[in-house]
Amino acid sequence: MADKSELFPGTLDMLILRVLSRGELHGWGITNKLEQLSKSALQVDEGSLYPSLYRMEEKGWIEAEWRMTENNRRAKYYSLTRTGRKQLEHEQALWDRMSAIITLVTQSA
Amino acid sequence: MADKSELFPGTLDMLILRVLSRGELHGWGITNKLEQLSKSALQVDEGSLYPSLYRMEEKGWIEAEWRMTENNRRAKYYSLTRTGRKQLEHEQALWDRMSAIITLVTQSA
DNA sequence: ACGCGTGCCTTAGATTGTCTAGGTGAGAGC
DNA sequence: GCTCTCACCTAGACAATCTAAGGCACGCGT
Repeated sequence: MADKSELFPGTLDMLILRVLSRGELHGWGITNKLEQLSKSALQVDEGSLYPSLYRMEEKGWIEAEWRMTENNRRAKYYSLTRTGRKQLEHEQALWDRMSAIITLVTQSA
Repeated sequence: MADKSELFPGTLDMLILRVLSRGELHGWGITNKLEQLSKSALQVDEGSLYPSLYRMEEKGWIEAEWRMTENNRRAKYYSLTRTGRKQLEHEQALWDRMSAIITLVTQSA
């Protein structure tokens, strides 16, 4: 319960999809990318990341392929499917809508 | 799983505290108020609302008192404690921070 | 040649918060 | 007296995250 990240449940999928939308990446790379993009504000836990990836693969939003990294290590590269791209749009819209509502309520209340 | 509310877990407490910050209200009244403030975009489930209220009462963020409503019905009026007010500030800050991060990531990714 | 740091993946449980879906009781209006 | 609405309560299912541990293999330093 530190004042670390504390991501809102449901937003991780969206962030991962978002990062993958610029190109394929392996799990560890996704973590790094998110940390970098958020200026170290986000530290995605591996115990959250991988289950999330499996869920999304099962749902067909992303697909995986084993390859070698530049460091010559085996890694599972994930990339967005067409369905995943739609899902990203959907989640993004939902997020926008919800955060607008929350802003509305917190400002008028 | 309709395209109804689908509140992000963790935000309900903040919204309730926020509504209570303008004055005491009973559970049912909180539901109405949130629905009204969000222009019907939020329909808070009673099965989420009451557990949330109990949690917060136990944590000392709010306190309850049985009274009569204008309609002559008994209702439990909740009001913010000093601790609750601080908690609201804290959660508000967290929300602002998190949504800024998400905006940052989704725009740069 | 060996150990160790690091890159990278995996997974079992606990925890937390929400939703589903039922129920209770009592005033008000017909 | 019947039904509608107000108003509260709760058990159980479910979903997503975190905790915490373990595993394998490359490459570097010595």
